[in-house]
Amino acid sequence: MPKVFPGYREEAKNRIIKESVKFFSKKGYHKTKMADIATSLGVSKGAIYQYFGSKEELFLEVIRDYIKYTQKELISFLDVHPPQDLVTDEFFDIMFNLGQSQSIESLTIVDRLFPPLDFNLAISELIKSNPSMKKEMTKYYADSIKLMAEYFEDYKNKGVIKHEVDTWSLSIGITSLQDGLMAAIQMSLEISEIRKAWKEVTKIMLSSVLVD
Amino acid sequence: MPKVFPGYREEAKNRIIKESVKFFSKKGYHKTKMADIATSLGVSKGAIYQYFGSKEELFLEVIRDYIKYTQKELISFLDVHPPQDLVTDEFFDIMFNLGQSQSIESLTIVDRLFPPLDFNLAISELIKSNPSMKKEMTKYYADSIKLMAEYFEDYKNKGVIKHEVDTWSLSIGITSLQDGLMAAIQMSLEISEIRKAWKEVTKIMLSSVLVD
Amino acid sequence: MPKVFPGYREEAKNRIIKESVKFFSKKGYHKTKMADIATSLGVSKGAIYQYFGSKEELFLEVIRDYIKYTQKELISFLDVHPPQDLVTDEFFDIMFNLGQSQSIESLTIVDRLFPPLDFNLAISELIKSNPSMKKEMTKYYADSIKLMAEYFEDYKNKGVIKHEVDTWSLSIGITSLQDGLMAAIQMSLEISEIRKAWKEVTKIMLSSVLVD
Amino acid sequence: MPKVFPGYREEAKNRIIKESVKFFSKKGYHKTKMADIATSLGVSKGAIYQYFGSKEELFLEVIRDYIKYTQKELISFLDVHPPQDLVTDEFFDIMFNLGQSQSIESLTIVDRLFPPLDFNLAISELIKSNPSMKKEMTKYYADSIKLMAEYFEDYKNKGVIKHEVDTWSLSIGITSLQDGLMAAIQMSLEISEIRKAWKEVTKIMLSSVLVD
DNA sequence: CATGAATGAGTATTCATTCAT
DNA sequence: GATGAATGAATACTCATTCAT
Repeated sequence: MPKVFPGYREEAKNRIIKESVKFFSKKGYHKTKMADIATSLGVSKGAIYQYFGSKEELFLEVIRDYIKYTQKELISFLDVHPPQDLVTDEFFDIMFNLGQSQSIESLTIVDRLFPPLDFNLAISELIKSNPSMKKEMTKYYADSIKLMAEYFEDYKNKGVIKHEVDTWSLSIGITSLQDGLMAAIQMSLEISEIRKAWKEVTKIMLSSVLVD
Repeated sequence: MPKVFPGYREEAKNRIIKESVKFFSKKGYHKTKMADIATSLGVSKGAIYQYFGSKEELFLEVIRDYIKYTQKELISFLDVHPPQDLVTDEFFDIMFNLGQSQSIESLTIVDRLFPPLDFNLAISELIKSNPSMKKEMTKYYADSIKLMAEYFEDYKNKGVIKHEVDTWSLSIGITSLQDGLMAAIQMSLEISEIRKAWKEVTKIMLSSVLVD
Repeated sequence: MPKVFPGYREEAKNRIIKESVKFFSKKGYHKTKMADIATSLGVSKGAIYQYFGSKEELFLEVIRDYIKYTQKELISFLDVHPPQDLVTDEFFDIMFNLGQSQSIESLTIVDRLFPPLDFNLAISELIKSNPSMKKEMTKYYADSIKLMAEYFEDYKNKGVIKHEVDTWSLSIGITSLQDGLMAAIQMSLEISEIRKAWKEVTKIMLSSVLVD
Repeated sequence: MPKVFPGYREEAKNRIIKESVKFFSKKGYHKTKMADIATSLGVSKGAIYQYFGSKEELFLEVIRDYIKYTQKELISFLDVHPPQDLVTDEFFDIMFNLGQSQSIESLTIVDRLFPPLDFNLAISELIKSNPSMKKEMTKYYADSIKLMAEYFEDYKNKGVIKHEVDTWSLSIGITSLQDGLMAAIQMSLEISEIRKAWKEVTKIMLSSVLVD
């Protein structure tokens, strides 16, 4: 096919990414075969290589896309919600890419636009041997911590959070709690239990952190 | 190496496990080659197969050993320490297998008996395709949650923890926080920052959870 | 590029050939990709296939063109020069497609119209599996030998070359010397050394071959 | 199989090299498949990779072996023969690895221990993209030139070769003549013709170069 | 028990070529 | 004529596992 239409390439890349994320999150990096993805897309392996130089590069793009999406959602949420709302279902769903909270339990995770791909888990191995990927992920991670720390700092200045609170540590704590709960999903803990734990723990934390 | 005497087999297995854990935690499961382990031990690949039926089985044993060791340390700690002590350096070091807290920053992680092998990360992929392994890990995970929940429950009965606290969720929260901070190590966050975050967050939580 | 006018096709083919020879001589047959040539020409791969049925055919045309060009130059030279002139710079430059002898050392070989493509080297592998190509090349090679042999024979009749000289062997010798020196270029021998060796050796040979 | 016997590894490598040279010289580098070699040896592909890290490395070893063998033969010859003997059948056979001169015409080239693998042809392409290989080959080439130049220089001092002869150029000339004739074999020229040309041309050259 | 040579199934990747637009 | 997306056959290479000695 010829010059199809402007932006076709971008769209094609996107289609591949969206398909790949399912496999990577469901089967992991190594168990996912390029052939699987290709077949599932109804194209040849070669077609994928037209858009991504290697399996690793494809995976990297998947991760980037996932990060971008998640971070964007996080930012929009924080933009209009005070810390008190961290304990809501809405925030929990954003964190775990669960979408509309009411129906989530009935969905197969991998069928969703972005399954809660625990990218920390998935990239752990690649990171160990790919310095540039490690650097990129590390930067993203640090950015996320900073983003939330600034959010807390902001509310400290507004007098919502107690002035003696170490917002940097708080940010690391919240982020780690989130990552750890993501791992709990892998460990087959019920999502309802996880959701409950999240709400309980953040409620406890907020009660100590918020003014009054 | 002596050849035959009672317990030789056990000892040999142990040597292999101790060597393997270094590779698995440093390079991950797939990047670790049986040949590497064998060479590093100064034996042949065949020798390892005399003790472990497969790479996967070896890995499983490594994980089991790791879990056993970590859980034992956790139990001993909880056995004699009240919840207030969760905020101490000693507990942090046990959790992350960091050993003597005073000198830890100067040690290369992988040189330690048990590097903070984030088994959650390491097994994530294998778990996805190995049902029996998944079951075993899931059980261990649930046991850990339960262990700590009972500990909290116990202190609730002693009147140390407020009676309205959901100890099950608290346990999930503490465990997830720990797992998430483990991931933060992979993300190159400074151990000193992680330690500080841990202490800060647990302090906050405890202040809400403990009576008075 | 104009699209349609008489001779356009020929011109287009020519442009492709001229671009291809650079790649084939610089990178060899296998390392040269159709995509490289297309990109370098600023056209699509498909465009090349409009003029050449396959990569091999293109290569064949490149070789033919190269041969034709070189042989033509050789013939014009021999047409007006006696054997004594074989030792001149001019002849050396023709042989190695070096063009203007005075400035050659400062030119990048591949930037020239015809880089000294050692076609013996370049086609060696293809020849082994392509009978028709082998036949064609073999014919060309034999023709070249014959051409020069007749030239020597002619001068033998003119009394310039001693009558006992085996002109056929002499022709093979001169041709082989040329091919071998071409290989020496590949082996990074300095062109100045090669030029000197050529002049020295032909001088020696001529002194024995020429009458007086 | 276990520690078979001392030196087994060396012997195995050698077997592989001897088998590979047949394929590389008969079919060229790219047309030769690892599977072909393995099958021909009656082993698995994996077995070859136990001894050679890659196809390219195997090829490199083949070339090295060839060079070592050829250069050794050349040295022994030059060691005991004066320049006059360059015109003999014996030298021709050594140069082209033709072995016993009497029976050579009846042998299939590739069945011989060392077919006249024209390594200049075979490595030409690889050399273009493998700098370390290029360096090694270039060094070998330069060494060969030097070796012969010193030989001529030696005989110049002995008063056998005229003192005005440029022995360096002479060495380049002889070597190139040899390489060019090797190419002539590829071009299907009769070995008898090539042999005749060699003898004729060297005779001519020597008559000018030798004292008297 | 130990060795390490051999196996072979498994896969990412390349690239000349085609053809719908 | 030109484009470039898609194809798919072809192959080098890996490495856990086996087993003869």
